[in-house]
Amino acid sequence: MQQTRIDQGTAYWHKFKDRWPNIQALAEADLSDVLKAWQGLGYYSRARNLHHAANIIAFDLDGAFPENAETWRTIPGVGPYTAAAISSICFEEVIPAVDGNVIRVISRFLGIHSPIDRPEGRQELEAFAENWISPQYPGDHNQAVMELGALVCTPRKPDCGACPLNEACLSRINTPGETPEPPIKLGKTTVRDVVLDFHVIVTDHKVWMRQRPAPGIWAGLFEFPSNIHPGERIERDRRTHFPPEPPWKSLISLGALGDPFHHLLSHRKMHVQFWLWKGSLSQGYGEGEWTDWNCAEELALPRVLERSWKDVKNSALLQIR
DNA sequence: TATGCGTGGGC
DNA sequence: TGCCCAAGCAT
Repeated sequence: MQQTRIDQGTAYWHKFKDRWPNIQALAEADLSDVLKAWQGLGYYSRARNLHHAANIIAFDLDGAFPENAETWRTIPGVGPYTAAAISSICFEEVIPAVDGNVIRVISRFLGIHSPIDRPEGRQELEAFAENWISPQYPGDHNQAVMELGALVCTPRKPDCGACPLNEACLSRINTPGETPEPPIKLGKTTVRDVVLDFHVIVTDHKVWMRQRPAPGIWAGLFEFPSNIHPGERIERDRRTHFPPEPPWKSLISLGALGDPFHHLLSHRKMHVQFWLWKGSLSQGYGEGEWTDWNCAEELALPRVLERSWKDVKNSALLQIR
């Protein structure tokens, strides 16, 4: 659930636990099935890392989970926070787990006004966390601070009256009754406009699907062949850019689906448009393969395709006749 | 060190 | 509509 709300991830967690109840089962699963189960949750490298990690633990480590943060850090997808959280909570290692909640709690308590995404602010924060961690109950301490941040010391309008730290909290003292200024972040992610063209290549019964390469957006997920390029305007002559060569047959109007719509990512504003092409079963169209529509629905798809799938399919089947 | 990586909720 | 943020990590 890295960078993901518990509310958003909990249903997925139950689904994973039911389907793959232990590390061996997850290790032996097909990656495509894991990705399909992850569909819609985002940050899909986490699914690949989880599967990879399960294999390392099940086979390389003979099913023995690491028991300290240093070893956990060698597992793919496990960074400083996750290693510290697991090791302190499961094995009572005395190491602070610093997530977004903890950053907010400590930066407010200390009144840190230097940006917490810079070395100075970060160092100040880490130093305090190291001193603060309870040697007796490191796991409980870490969970308590995280819960404090999640339930009381919230990003907006924290409930300072309910906070056990309010007496000494510099941020509360300096800005009573308001949303505290810390944490200060410098690096704001810029949202860039990109144009995303999906090329829906169909025959009477099949559609050409490809798996997206790693690294990059939606790596490992499936899609209609696509182009992503900078900008926000759909150029009139886009069809001359794609496909680059025959054997492309003809372009068919998708009607309303031809109108671009917006799909938002944290760092991109995508202007999405579908293009429908009539293909031939005897031809290939680059990476990918001919797929039955109902089989394609079993593949892991990015949200933008999950949402538009029915409209695209219906329109394609209608137009192709 | 800076950037890429998804999606959804709240305001 | 726009912005912030969420049990961060890899490169």
